[in-house]
Amino acid sequence: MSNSDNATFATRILDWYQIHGRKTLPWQEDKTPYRVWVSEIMLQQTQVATVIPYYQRFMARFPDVLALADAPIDEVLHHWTGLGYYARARNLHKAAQQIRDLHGGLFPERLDEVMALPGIGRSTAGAVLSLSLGQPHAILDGNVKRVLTRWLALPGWPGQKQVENDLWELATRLTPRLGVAHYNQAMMDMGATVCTRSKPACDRCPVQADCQGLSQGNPTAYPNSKPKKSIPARNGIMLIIRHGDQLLLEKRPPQGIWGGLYCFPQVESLAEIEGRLQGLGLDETGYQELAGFRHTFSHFHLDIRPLLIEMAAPPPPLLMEADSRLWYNLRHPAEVGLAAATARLLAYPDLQPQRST
DNA sequence: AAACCGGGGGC
DNA sequence: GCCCCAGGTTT
Repeated sequence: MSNSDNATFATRILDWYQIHGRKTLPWQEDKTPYRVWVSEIMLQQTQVATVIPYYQRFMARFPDVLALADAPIDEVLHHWTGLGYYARARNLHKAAQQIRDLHGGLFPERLDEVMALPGIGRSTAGAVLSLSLGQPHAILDGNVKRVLTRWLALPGWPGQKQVENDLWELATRLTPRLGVAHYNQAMMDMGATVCTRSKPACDRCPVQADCQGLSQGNPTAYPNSKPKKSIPARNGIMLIIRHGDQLLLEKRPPQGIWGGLYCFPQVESLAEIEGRLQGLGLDETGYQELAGFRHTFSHFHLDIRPLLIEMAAPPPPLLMEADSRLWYNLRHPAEVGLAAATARLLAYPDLQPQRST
């Protein structure tokens, strides 16, 4: 009976590691928690080949956790230049200082203590302690998630709480207590070199014999992709305040949507209208609802309800003393930036200038 | 341009 | 505690 048919999952992974796993990367020599930690943080964001020279320079300058903790942050960032994600370098530095100040300069060796350090979550903590010290913790990075979801054809996508919980439980159950360092390294290597995102080499996979994703015919369906971000919808009531040919526009604050562009005064609910008009120095009057439409941003829909409010009396003369407001004259349009939705409303037939005479 | 990704952080 | 995003790169 062939080994690949009914040996345990871990056994097959470990056998594969003996032949195909990487064993001579810089952070695989002298495997201290500190050295493994730095490598894991770098590898979260960058491929192995790119990381190697950065890692070697970093280790030459900051050979241990105290050297890192005592270094100026600017120098740490300098050694990170080109890797990007500088928040991770800052967390690395901050964590080193916590180790210096709270752990006597010795890298903590309990999972909860390691997870308490900035920039280290459950997976990274498990990787550091298993790879460097052989502690039997599971890991669950993107590579492991891909291998496991394909092997069992697990529905759902990482990010769903239930899926995350199931994957952690599965990873924990499959992780062997003996040989955990090689097993975890092998799972990451598998994901990086065999069970890849778009072109998995299933013919070279040690668990192909009982891979559910493969037997279903398309392992790349796993992990299921997150459905097109069903973006939320918000409501926006646009107050089209008209006096003759003039319409009141407001300049939006510089940050946020439509930053610095001119828009109609906007409220979220009908109840806010009266207060808003008073804030503008106008009296409440009736309104006429115009046809609404949906305007879509990258991260939400805005369902727009335009309300036409006619000012019978002339507006207070210096309503626009705040330079953030302006009476937009339809016959002599000001040259200002208009949000797309504003421009669309300005083109409504109901709002076109009345023929004089 | 869209997916990706462990962890941070906002709510 | 849950959900969403930041931050660059890969596909």
